[in-house]
Amino acid sequence: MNVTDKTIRHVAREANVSVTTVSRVMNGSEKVSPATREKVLKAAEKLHFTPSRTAIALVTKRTRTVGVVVPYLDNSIFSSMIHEIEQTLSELGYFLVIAVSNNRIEEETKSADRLLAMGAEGLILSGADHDAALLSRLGVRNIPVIFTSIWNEAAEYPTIGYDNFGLARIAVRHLEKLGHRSIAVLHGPSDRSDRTRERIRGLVEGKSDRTTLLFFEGEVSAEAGARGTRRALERSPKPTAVIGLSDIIALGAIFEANRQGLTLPADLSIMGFDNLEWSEECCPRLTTLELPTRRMARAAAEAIVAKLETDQPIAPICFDGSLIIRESTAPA
Amino acid sequence: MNVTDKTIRHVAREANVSVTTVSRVMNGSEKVSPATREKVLKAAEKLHFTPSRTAIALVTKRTRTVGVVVPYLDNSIFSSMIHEIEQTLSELGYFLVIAVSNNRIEEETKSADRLLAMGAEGLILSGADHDAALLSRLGVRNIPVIFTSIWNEAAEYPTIGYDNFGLARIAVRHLEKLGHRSIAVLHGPSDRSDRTRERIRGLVEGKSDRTTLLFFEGEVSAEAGARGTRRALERSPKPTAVIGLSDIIALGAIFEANRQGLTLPADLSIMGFDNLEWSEECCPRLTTLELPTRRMARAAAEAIVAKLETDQPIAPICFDGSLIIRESTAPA
DNA sequence: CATTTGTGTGGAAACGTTACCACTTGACGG
DNA sequence: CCGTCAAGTGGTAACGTTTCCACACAAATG
Repeated sequence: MNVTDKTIRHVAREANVSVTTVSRVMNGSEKVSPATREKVLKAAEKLHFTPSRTAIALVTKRTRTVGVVVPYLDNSIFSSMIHEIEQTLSELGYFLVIAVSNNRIEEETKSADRLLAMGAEGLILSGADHDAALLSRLGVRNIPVIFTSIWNEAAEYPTIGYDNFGLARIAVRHLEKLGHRSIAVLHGPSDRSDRTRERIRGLVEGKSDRTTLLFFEGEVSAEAGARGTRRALERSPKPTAVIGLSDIIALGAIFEANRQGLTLPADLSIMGFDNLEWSEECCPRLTTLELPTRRMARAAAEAIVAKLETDQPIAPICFDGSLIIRESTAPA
Repeated sequence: MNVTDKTIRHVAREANVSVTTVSRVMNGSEKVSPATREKVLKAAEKLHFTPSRTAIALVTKRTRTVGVVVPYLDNSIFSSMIHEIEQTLSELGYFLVIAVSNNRIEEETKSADRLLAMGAEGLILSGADHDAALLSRLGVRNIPVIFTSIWNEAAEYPTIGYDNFGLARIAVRHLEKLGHRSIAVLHGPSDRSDRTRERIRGLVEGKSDRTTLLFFEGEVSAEAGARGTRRALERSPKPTAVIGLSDIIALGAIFEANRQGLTLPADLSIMGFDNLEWSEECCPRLTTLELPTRRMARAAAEAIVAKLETDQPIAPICFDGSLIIRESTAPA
């Protein structure tokens, strides 16, 4: 990689052994006498030898790299997911390459191909909804894939995630128990995200017949949350509760409610989804659904490495999330 | 990389030409007759041939990969910076690998080494404050490095960023012009971030003698912002303004002020730093300093590629930020 | 004592490209 | 008609590892 870089051959000469032997001690493997091992280690040290990952990759046909593509990076649980994956991978001696898709199928496809081109041996994707051509390409190349942030046993690839449907149902029931019968739902682009669709389905199927849901679609941003809230409050009768299918959307709702002079949660209950870092600090503190992001991330990373190392099949896992009741929801 | 992967040799045989010729057409370079080119392209297509990046890297000693390590990913301008760098790099035919340091020198050092191990040929770091051993390692290996998010002509490596000092001075003067004389400053760990130190210095040196600054240090989070605000409001006389050296800190301040029943901005002016996506949507809309993140990111990516390609020296650049006055600041 | 079994070591062929050099054409100018 | 040149093409040695195979030698076995 560099002018000053030494190769295994330099080390071999320095230690007066064969390249084979150097290779052996560098890999800690095989039978090498302690004396020889010591000699080699000393020589390597002296020459500042670093094995060429490129050469290793070429001959072993292994890059020890996994790719993950997430819909967003900012204001989302995905950044903590990435962090956990990176940590796990690193512990296992693997590398991580990432890309963001902005929740767009075409961008995701492009990103995934890019990650593959970078040498990713396995892919962790979000949701189960992907470009068919991409999936078939992954299939023929026999690339291990895991779908995360979702739970769907019928998906083309194993899912390691959580039950968006069930969680959303918990959310709507919480609101119903408080007496809310007219609820505004603020969500991101549903056609681009099966996670969102699942949540919406959970809301719809989880609610009782007496409850009315009003849907407002926008981006996953505070701005969209504010706008959705504005539109919701123009309706009559006004909804008594708002649920943002992302905390950042809920935050926008809080901003807008504040701006309209409402008293929270008395005038309007607001719920989020994600339990982001600031959610607890919010005013009012945000009632939300905690997602098992870290556990999920770790499990996914471990599973894909296991698949890569020993080719053992990836077992789908569904982690539990939980309702966190705080101050932003109150009786209707 | 895969069982089904074809090599350049397969293509050569299929097209009935030499590997050299295939190589030439794959690189679009050199003289190849249109007929031959066509033949080769067709063969490559037919065999689903993808050149092995690993092999190319081995022989060319080029990975076309640059690494960037950022202090944080979430709630920060860094995620948009990453996004812009990735885009630029991608346009230039380069790859990006990233790591996050949590603003810790040791973690940054580990991350940087990891990125190097992954094959990064150049590094983009945040701030100018880094582990001396790392820097010397980069020096001997002759790795191009750019420091971003800061402006410091005296730094060991070229800086492409903005003037934290000057921007902070603008901030404090804005508050002074509104009549604020007692200002609470909420900031992240200053010993771990020269960007923060620069901002603090800008505040201190920019203020007039009649103004008092109260400093509260914490993490870069809403929670820390809230706590700092709480402590600040216990002082007497109470500060009439709060400036968070990150928008997320300012957000925490807003939450806490709301919680204490203050009317914003009448009872307390609040300023941020970053102009994150939700800052405009905030209630009250947040007065903050907009940072030239995207321009900076693009410039850094372009500069490091130029350095890698043609070895032309990296010219330091200082981009302008700007004060965005919104509703969260008012006369004292 | 002859044979087998380990144990430690080295030689050299891959891995999939690029890049240097050499070669074959046919065209062109003198 | 010969020499020169350019365009197009191919042969092959790298690049830095791993891994298969072979081998030397000592210890254990019959």
